[in-house]
Amino acid sequence: MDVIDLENIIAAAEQKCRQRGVRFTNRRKQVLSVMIEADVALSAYEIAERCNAGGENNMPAMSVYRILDLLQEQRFIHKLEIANKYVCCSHISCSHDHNKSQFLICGSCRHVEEINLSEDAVQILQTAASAAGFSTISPQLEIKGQCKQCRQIEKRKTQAVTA
Amino acid sequence: MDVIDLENIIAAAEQKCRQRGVRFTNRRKQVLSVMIEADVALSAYEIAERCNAGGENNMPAMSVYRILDLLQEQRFIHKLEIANKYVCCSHISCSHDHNKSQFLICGSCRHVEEINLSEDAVQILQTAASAAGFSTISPQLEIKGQCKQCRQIEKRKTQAVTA
DNA sequence: GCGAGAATTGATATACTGTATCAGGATTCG
DNA sequence: CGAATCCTGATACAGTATATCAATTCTCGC
Repeated sequence: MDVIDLENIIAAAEQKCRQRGVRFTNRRKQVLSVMIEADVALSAYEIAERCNAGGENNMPAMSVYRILDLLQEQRFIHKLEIANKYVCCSHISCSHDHNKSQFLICGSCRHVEEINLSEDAVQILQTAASAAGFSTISPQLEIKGQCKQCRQIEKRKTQAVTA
Repeated sequence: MDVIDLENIIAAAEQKCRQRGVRFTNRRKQVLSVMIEADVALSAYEIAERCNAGGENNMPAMSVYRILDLLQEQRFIHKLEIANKYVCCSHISCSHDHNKSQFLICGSCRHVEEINLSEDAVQILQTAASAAGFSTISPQLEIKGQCKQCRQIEKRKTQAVTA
């Protein structure tokens, strides 16, 4: 993550908050910065750790949860419920509202990979959900699977057993 | 849930276990029965409670977790990771292996609804996952949305604010 | 600037979900 | 029967998250 990029995204978030009448406090900036700089999904407690990493700073985990709630409301971040982790939205600095991210989550090691489904595919899911009375289906789809690495490990185990 | 149905499903599970050389102990039968009789998704602790509801029975939550693991391995139940709850597989007594269940989960109240996606839709997800190196994508898709009731509540809140 | 009221944060407690570990009991199979 | 294995009970503990209330900070009208 480039420093310039980080600053640009933070500036965009700050402006959006101002427009919406939401305070963009230092605490909130700090949490969002940590998440932008992270290239992986983080748990709330990991975020707190990283906030506290550089010195006498004191970011209680409880504050992190509150701030995460707010950042979600502002659509700056997503919660991955399957992994109990949080990721930065990749479109904070975009003006349009197209956060159609999909996440593949490994059921074994909780590794997270972001993919892009076609509009058609998302539409199919939307339609099926509407039919069941579910209206605003989350555009951040979480799909549980098994990553390449865990598959390798499992294969080796099976071979060891049958050997 | 009809009593006859319950017994039939239990019998089917018992037979599958026998075929696979897996013990179908009283504890496991008890947990599975509770889940078959429940018409909603249950948490592990709720399952323990229901097991202990009728008298001096003692089903520790830790045993429930162990038994849930086994029942998942045997494909008798599914875990809904988004809701942290467990549901019975609707195909225990089927001979074929078509557990392609999809679940809609309300992000607000955790209400769970089961739906059926077309084979095509599931195929699209499979393909996208494979492209990202995820191989055995879970056939039990969990989709987060918002149920009708929670949408109503939110609408009323918004109206109250703008009024 | 000042003070009332609202929003934010700090701090503590507590609930919920799940794993680790080890001892004791039950089952299986030779 | 007896050894090995599987299952269960029991306790401890880790991780995730919410509830609550006091203290602080901020905003906005005066």
